[in-house]
Amino acid sequence: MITMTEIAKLTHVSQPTVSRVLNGSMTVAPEIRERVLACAREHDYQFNALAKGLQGSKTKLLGVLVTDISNGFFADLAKRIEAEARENGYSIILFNSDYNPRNEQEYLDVVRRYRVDGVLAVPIRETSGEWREYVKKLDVPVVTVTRRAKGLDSVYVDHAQAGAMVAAHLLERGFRRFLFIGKDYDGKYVGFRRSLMEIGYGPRTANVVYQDDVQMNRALEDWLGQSPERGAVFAGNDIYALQVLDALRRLEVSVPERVGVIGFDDTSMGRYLNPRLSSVSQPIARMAHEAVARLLDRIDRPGPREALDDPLSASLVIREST
Amino acid sequence: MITMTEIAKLTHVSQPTVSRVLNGSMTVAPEIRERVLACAREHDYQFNALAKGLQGSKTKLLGVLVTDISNGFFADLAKRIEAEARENGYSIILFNSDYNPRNEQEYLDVVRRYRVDGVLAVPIRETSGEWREYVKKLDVPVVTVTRRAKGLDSVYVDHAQAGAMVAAHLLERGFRRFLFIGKDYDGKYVGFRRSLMEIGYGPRTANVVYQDDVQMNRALEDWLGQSPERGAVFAGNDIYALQVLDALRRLEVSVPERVGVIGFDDTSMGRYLNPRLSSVSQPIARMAHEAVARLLDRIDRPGPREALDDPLSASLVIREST
DNA sequence: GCTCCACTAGAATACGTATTCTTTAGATGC
DNA sequence: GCATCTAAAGAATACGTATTCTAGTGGAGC
Repeated sequence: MITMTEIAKLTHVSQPTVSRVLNGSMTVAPEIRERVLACAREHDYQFNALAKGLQGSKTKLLGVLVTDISNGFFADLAKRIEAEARENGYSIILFNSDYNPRNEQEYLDVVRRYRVDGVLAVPIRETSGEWREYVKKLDVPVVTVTRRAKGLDSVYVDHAQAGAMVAAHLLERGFRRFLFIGKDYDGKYVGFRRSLMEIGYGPRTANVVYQDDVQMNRALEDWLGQSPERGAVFAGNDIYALQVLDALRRLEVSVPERVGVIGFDDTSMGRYLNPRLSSVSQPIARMAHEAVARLLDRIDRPGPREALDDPLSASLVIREST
Repeated sequence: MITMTEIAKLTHVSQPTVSRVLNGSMTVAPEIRERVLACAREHDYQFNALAKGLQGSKTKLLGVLVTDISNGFFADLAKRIEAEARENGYSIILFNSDYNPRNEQEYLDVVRRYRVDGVLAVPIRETSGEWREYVKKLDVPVVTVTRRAKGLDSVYVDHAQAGAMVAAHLLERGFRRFLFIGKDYDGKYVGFRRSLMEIGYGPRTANVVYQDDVQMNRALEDWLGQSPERGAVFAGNDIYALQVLDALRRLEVSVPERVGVIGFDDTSMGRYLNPRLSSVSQPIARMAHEAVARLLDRIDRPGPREALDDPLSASLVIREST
């Protein structure tokens, strides 16, 4: 791998001159510029980003922290972020916390080690004050995506509002009792329940924290047995929804006649399921775009600025299952 | 962000001594070691990986190139790779080629820029001689995953064999005409067809290159109309299979009585579909493990060695759809 | 009491780049 | 024809680390 110094020797100029040519400075004689460029091309020169990052302060690296990249939603998000970053000349270091705070913590060290220019993070819990403390100590700009983190720039959809939308939709479709299934890492359930309470259906709402499908099935059966009235299940993500659909089929409960089902994230499979799955769609591309834009802005123009806290709104994709 | 030199000043020793302490060299007096360690801890020292990478030759970075991270299969693979890498003290730079050769090409520059220690790649086409040429010029160890690349270390499942397994299974279940739907980036179809040919069913096999669902639906209808005989569809991945199931439902074709369907990758949704989807399962965790192990071996003990070319075998997951 | 060795820690250097400072040569002004 | 200014390119330096080389100090051996 050829270096500037070597090119300098080959073309009988000094290394700084090579640097100037390769960085497009105009203060160098045309003939020399040509000679150097030709030599660089011939030897397929590629600058050493480590050296560049060491000397200047830009590494052109972005850290991306995600809870679970194998989750289709985050995979999609990561893809969009990677594309946006690349368009702006950045490469990304990916990290998967696997919902383990130890990993998340460990990642901050990686971020510091590589002098990453900025970080896009999906923190495990939005309220983890401890994590936020560590992040603040970092002198690297951080934008949280998908979850809100007070005091940090955050790009996220308003889960509470989404939950409320779901509630309104289900009521409008004539469902009268409700079951929420999910990990409550976010405000979906809060908004959902609050909205139902306001209209008087609060007491008829159950909440189940998903552990595994056996436990979920049992909870579902319990809930079904409690009343013959028409009800709906709000699943925290499309995978749970799929499992619910499967369980209902086995129990020979008709969807959406007797029980409605709605998912979250609007995974691509939803349009092909039987019945086609209603779901809440998050504007992934827009989130990725805004998050990266904000981060790059923080990088390019440092200095204190009010934290971004502009919740996007989700949209309902209504299909057969409700 | 504190540096060794600063710690050296604070503790009244030289920078090399700090380096020795922090790297666990034993040739330093206990009291000094204590002083330095305490100071480092107090100021939350984190080494500069760029400087380290510049001076020594190890960056502890691995490049990971993937065709489409939003595809559940690759997302899963990336997750496993990231975990394996992390366990060994490496971080990964992720790149998504999006099936675009230009991007793939561009990534090699990134790889060189950051002086990555090694690369795990899912090339777009296994046979792209051009890409292999570029890779060879790189003096970085590369292991291809999922696809075979002659002359490079490759960890992959034998798609031809998997295709043959599928053929045997479908025949055994009494299907007598066949339709393959997929991008033929790999040997699934080749093995499938060859296997059918050997038994005399070759002429009764159709092949459709997937473009979009409209085109696929038309192809499917054509194929159905050609004969009333019992047949099966072999889909290149589970998403295609899901779309096929949906189309068949709309056409009121019963599965698996009239038409069987089998997918590829054994995505987690398969167990919950209606009917539950048969599929071909690739040993993702094992692939990730072997690929990373091989790559680290190449990094730790350089020098020419015979290219790894040890195809793993896929396994059949038989469910209701066949 | 002198020599030699082992051990410890500092000095010097290299990695590849960008930048600041300095020199040189050529051009301009009078 | 001389002083001054401008442009171009080289010299020196810094970034943070690891390593190699060197110097000093104390103890062991005779």
